[in-house]
Amino acid sequence: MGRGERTRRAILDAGLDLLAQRPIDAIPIDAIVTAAGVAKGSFFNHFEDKQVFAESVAADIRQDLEQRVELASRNVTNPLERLVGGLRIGVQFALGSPKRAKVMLQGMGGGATSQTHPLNRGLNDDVAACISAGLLNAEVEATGVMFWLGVCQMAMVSALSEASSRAVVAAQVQSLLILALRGLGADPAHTAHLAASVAADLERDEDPAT
Amino acid sequence: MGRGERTRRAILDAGLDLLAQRPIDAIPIDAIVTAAGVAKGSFFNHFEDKQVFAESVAADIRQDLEQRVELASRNVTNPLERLVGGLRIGVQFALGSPKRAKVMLQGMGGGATSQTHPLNRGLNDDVAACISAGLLNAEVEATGVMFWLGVCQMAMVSALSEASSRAVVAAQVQSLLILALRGLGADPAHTAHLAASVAADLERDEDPAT
DNA sequence: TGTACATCAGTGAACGCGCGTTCACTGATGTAC
DNA sequence: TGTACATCAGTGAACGCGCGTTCACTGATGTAC
Repeated sequence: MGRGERTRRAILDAGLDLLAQRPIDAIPIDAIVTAAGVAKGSFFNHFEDKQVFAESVAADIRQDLEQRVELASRNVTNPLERLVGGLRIGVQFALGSPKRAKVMLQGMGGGATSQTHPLNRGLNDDVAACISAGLLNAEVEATGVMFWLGVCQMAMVSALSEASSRAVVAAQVQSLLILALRGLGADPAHTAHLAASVAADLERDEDPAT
Repeated sequence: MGRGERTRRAILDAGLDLLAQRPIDAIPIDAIVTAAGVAKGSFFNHFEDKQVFAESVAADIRQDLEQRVELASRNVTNPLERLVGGLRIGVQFALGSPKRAKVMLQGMGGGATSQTHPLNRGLNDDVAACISAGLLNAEVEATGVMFWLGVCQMAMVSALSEASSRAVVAAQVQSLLILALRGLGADPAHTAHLAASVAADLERDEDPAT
């Protein structure tokens, strides 16, 4: 990592810390560069303006999460397991990088239904594949993607709520998964197994893909 | 409505319009008072500062929604119908006052799990009542409230997504309700009936309480 | 390996304007008699 | 109903500072020979 890249990272990281606490418009650039330990001018060497900076932080987070999801679902072929695996990654992301998760969720502001988003793209495919494979009830076609996205968001929010041990989060996610998969019409035995295995992964903080 | 009250309302309403588009920190007070058609000084006659103003707008919206929910569920005793009625009110709120709904959802920023909130208070009671009455599966106790809150949010977000006719929203909410209630373990026949009746109410934009 | 030069990133003082907040004044509304 | 006075809300010019953005300069890194 060269000098420029290092400075850029320091500014992005400092911005992340602050963005986890308050919105971009409430953060002076002075606060960012002070936290990053660089001169004010450096900020404008790397980012055209404040707005571009905020988008860069968001893009950085998205890229991080997408990479994790891609890596984890690379060798999973069962589409229902891919869906559930995506949710697990989201929760692990929230547990392991709470600031990033917080900024991402804030940025979605109530509803992230951007169909163009690569994450949602895969989601669409997986839900469709679940239906063709008979893993989910066909009637979920219309709202299934939105519903699942909302469930993932709920899971991440509950993982971010302070004063929750890893075990509590695992248990909450497990029962949330049972509710959600039952709602989608998945096989009860398969559902119970998937939910339990996700909960176990979360408690161990182990990524089964590695 | 006296002179003072009228001015206050004009400022609140103008602020609402602008808050539906961008966050409070990105809105100059000049923009608010210009839109409201009052002098800048009047702003500070009614609100201590900008921060207090933003909270007043939020409180105003909350109060509005709470009142609607209270009114609609006043004569409904079946707790499951109370829950579903609350969701319907939320969607009608989003359809009828999209700006207010948008600002409210933005303000919740990813997760509104404030247990102290009066709306959530009633939710807690209703879910518990559903379980005692055997209307919902007992295992939902842990996550049922969070889940239902998330479902309400999804329904409102989908109602706010532009380029959706009232009929499309009604259909989406209907299938969302079926997913959600099945997940919670409600009786399938009762579920189908409730979902269909909510969809019908939404298409007619009729509040059955009136 | 050493020297000279070019390029690229870092620095922080300086600028200036946008915007939150104040305040002395004006006009409207309400009350007493 | 009319007049005098008190109170309360509205007004907008003025203030001043916080903060985004610029820029001339410095120091570091990379390259040519």
